Amino acid sequence: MSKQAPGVLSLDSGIECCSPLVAEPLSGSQAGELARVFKAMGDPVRLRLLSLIASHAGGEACVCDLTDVFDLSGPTISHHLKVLREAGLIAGERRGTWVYYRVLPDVLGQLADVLAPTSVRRQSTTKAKATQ
Amino acid sequence: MSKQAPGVLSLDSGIECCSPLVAEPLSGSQAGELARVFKAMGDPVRLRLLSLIASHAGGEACVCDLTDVFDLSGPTISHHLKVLREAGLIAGERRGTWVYYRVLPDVLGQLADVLAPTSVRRQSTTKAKATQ
DNA sequence: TCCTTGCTTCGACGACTATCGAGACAGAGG
DNA sequence: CCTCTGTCTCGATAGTCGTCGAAGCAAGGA
Repeated sequence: MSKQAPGVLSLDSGIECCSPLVAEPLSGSQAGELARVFKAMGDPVRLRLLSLIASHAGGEACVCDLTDVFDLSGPTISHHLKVLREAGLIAGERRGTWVYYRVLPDVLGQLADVLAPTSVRRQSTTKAKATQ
Repeated sequence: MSKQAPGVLSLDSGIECCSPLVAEPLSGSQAGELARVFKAMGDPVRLRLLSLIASHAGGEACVCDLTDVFDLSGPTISHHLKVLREAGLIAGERRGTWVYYRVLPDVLGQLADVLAPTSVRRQSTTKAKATQ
């Protein structure tokens, strides 16, 4: 149960495409929304979970695969998955005996755009090719 | 004092340009480095501070400007600035009576690239509007 | 020199978090 | 029906975090 809200990130609250951090001061609510997501990613275990899920073949991973990677109890992994779920980063679906998690589409891209809009990033990251 | 290390983020540990979260599982140390930065950004006050500094005219802001924005004590603002500093996101410099903070260059861009490499981002963001 | 202002450090306190073991729930298979 | 396996929830505990007031430094001006 809980809130596997659609687009939890903030699409609703106006962050989406045009509010890069560096262009203008974040509003209180924007900061609150974003902070919730970054806080969820502010743990090594959760970051690895996210990466494991995102990079897994087929775009989704079974909890059983994830548990083996860490020296942590099942409940702990389950807890971290719940945090990622409630932050709107992943979604889980039960199929038969196993539960599969996948990364929600676009969320990471939108976060990246808030940190540094695409155009800006192209020059600062790859300052050699002045495309675009 | 402290560790205003050069390139704290992780340039050293191999994250920099070619390890997007979604391409392959993060190593333990990569996750640790990244988590430190995301954890620093996982607080609304710190995100707004970061945004205020980044978007301020001249690329830097005096602490006195930042303090007025929040209903928080001076020591608390100072504490948050210290967290951002130790995460390698900002740097402070005293000039006369005032201390000015600025966002370290490229850090946000590199973070963005870890979340979603530039090329991928262009398409996923474009169709974000169609989703939901 | 002393005083004032700006910022940081220190010490403390309440709130939150990561982790665990025990137990509950959901399917699959006998 | 029962049992086994995979996952989640609950309750407890140790540790971390955000916040404050008090005190300390640093710089500029009487």
